[in-house]
Amino acid sequence: MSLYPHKTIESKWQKIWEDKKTFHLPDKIDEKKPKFYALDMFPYPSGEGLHVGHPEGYTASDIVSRYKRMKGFNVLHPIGWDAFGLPAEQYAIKTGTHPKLTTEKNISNFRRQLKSLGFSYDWDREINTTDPSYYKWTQWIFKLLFDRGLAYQQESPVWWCEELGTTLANEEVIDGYSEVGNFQCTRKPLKQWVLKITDYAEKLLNGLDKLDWPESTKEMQKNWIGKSEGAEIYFLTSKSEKNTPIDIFTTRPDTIFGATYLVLAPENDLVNELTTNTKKNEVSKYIEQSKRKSDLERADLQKIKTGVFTGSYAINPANKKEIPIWIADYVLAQYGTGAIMAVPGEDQRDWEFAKKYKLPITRTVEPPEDFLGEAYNGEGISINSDFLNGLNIAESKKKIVSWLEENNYGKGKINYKIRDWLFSRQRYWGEPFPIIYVKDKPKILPEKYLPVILPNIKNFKPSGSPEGPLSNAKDWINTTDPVTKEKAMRETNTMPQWAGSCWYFLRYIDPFNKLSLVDPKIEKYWMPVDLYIGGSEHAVLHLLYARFWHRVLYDAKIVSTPEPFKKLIHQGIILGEFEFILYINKNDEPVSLEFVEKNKDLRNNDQLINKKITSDEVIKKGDQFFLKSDEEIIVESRAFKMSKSRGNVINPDNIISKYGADAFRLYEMFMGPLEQVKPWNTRGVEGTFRFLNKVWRLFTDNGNISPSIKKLEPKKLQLQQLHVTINKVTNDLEEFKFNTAISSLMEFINAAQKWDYVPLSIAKEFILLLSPFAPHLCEEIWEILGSKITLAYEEWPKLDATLLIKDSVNIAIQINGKLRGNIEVKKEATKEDIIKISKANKNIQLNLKDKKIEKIIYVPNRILNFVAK
RNA sequence: GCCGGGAUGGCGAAAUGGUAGACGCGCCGGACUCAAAAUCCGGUUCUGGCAACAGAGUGAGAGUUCAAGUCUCUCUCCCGGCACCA
Repeated sequence: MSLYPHKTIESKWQKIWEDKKTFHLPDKIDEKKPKFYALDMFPYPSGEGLHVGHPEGYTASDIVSRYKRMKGFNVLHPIGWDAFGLPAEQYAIKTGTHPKLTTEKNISNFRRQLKSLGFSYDWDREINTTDPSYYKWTQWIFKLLFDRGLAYQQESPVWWCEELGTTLANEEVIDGYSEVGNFQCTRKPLKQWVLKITDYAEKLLNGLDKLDWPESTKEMQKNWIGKSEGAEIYFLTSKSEKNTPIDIFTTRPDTIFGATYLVLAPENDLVNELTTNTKKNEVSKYIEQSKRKSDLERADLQKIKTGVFTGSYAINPANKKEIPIWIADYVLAQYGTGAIMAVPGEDQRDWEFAKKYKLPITRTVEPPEDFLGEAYNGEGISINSDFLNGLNIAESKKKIVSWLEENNYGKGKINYKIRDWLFSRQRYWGEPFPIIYVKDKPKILPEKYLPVILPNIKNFKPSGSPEGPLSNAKDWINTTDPVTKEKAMRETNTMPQWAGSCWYFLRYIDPFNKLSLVDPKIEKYWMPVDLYIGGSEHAVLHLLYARFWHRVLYDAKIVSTPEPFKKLIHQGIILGEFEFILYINKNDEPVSLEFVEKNKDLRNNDQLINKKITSDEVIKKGDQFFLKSDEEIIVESRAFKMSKSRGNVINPDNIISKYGADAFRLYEMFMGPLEQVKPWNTRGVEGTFRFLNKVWRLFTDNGNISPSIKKLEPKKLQLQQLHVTINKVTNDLEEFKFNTAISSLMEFINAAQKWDYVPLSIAKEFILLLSPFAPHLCEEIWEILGSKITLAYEEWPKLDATLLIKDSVNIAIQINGKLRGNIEVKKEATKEDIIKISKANKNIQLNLKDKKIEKIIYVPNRILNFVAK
């Protein structure tokens, strides 16, 4: 029996969809119809091409889009390219190829691959962040931010990556190494563009509540914003010349009576003033030391706290006691005021520091009697705290804050962890800023001079300075102020890659608008995005930045919704195939997994070799796999992240050419829940491919309609089977449970295969149900079944709920909750009927022997449980 | 350390508190074939039994319930994130 001709079918329908613009959404749509905006996180077109992870989310959104069209929605389902970015530029540095060329080449490969998967994108809305007609509006939004006072320049220590030749935002640096490329970074004081995302901290935090997003992502954003409520308290210094008060921030103002010393971050501006002459040497030495420590070291050494006494004292405003002022790098300069009041009785860090330097410790909250720890930060009653004594924490806080405010010693304050967003990069391949410098003063260009076009250059090498490669483009840099005609210089930094992706979903709505970013009328119809699918690696960066920009656009009345993405789903990553790994030492002897750590033998530190073995060579005992030939040896069994170095990367092109896009799409959705991390298994694709072949054989015969399809009235059983499937597939699609939807389609085919014929009407409805998942095959069969071209806008099969009710039901009979038998009864059967029938059952009788029935529980259509002793 | 999510056959998984393992992969047996592939039919959680059936079983332990993979508590391990944020 031959396999179905997926290659011919798929290229035929891809061509028809393209030629007929099947999925093109016209500019004028019937706005009375409901809308559905299904958005994918647009890809960065890398040189590697798609990997199997990309199509996972894209297939899901495509299935939903196709389903919604059939449900009568106007569906906006666009795609584009996030094409500015580092890899193309680094490739340019290496080879001299202009990033524009690399980008174009990569895009056409990505486009080819996406088209080969049969996604129903409206290709006429394709956008590209590197296109001047696109980035004109990215610049325009920057201008908006600038005009609203949300973009400013600041000279401050920023992360500088020598290897990449650029600064990076805090969130792009992990433990002192760049997220891209993993290069070491250092802090450098530089003048940079910064966006005031902190002004929006509260709005961004509150906005999360209403979003239908994964809880984990909302939580991550909350933590990132890091709101904490407390107080700012001013401590007057004693024996200091100027007597500038020290501002500290605390979330526990109620513990002020236990503040036995103050600590300033080494970077705090007051350090100099506070250091007494005798302490100058020691202090400057300490500051030098902590400057030299990278953040990585500071984090590594987090348990061992160091510090130095300034020689000065402050007055605790609550008890008027004189307390010493210290400097320590466990206090962060960037958070709060860069200074704290230390309450060692209530804070573990302060406790450790106080112990080390023998500073006094006073408890201000009564710990429970059995408390054995050091600092106590639990609930309790205030002690040693004068007028706060006897109050609980919440009451104490309230009372002390009003006391501080009355006496001008401080005030209630809310602090956020989030810092302003470092927005400039010393790169070439990014959006130029619409900024010129006239007499060294930055000036924003008026709208009519946008876009500022990225000049063509030949030398992409980082200049090693904050100027960036654009500083080589002398003709471009030297310009005149178009308004005053004065001599001017252009900004040589460019925007970070996040810029273009902060608002691209708005441009899809109105991609060719020359007059505005988006026409408000159309924007109002389409926004917000109804379904946004993309990886969880963007949980804070992209998703927070995009929300920030959107919120600013909302405040500026450019867009109609405060939040851009109503529902968000993260597809789980697809790992490589499941592997069994045997570790072997240099004598070629197997080493059991229990002795292995990081490819080394824990017993003698020998380097070990990985050897892939097959499932035939292992045996499972308990929850571990052992070597069959030596059952003492535990074998590692797991799936690894796909990576070039591991050699377990699956290329979708190969899968598609062997099994077709439909089988590929179906498999990716059948693997398991969309959100879940799951290992790839090429055998699984064979399974979905087999299923599609079954469908093909059942419905067609040599490219014609199969003789087993008959224009006859369907039998009741056939209709029931169909409607069970309609019900399941529809419900599952509404809940994005693609895997179980596919199971029920398979169950239908398994049943239909056993029928003596398939009524044409049923065949057609089934094809419609399958079509969002396997669109090419279904279009072909739809045509063969004699219907007009394209089923993309056919009405989704309607459920007849009366057909879900079966004539007879299977009842499980339990005795004390244990299954003892099954009976089949008419659906009208009463509890009494069922009890009678079950009591007649041999096995039930046997199990009820010598027992007294105490209670009978009946769950209609499901279970009868005898409770007996 | 803190936050979030998990743990179910050889594997991916399914299961409104109500028959655990649907569907698929793999494997075993059979049919077709000169043979193989493809296809079709049957079986497949483990243990005992020819079978009927019985016992055990959803990471571990306790609890609630007529009934727990599902609810509650304690613990272990895995994945993701954050981490001196006062």
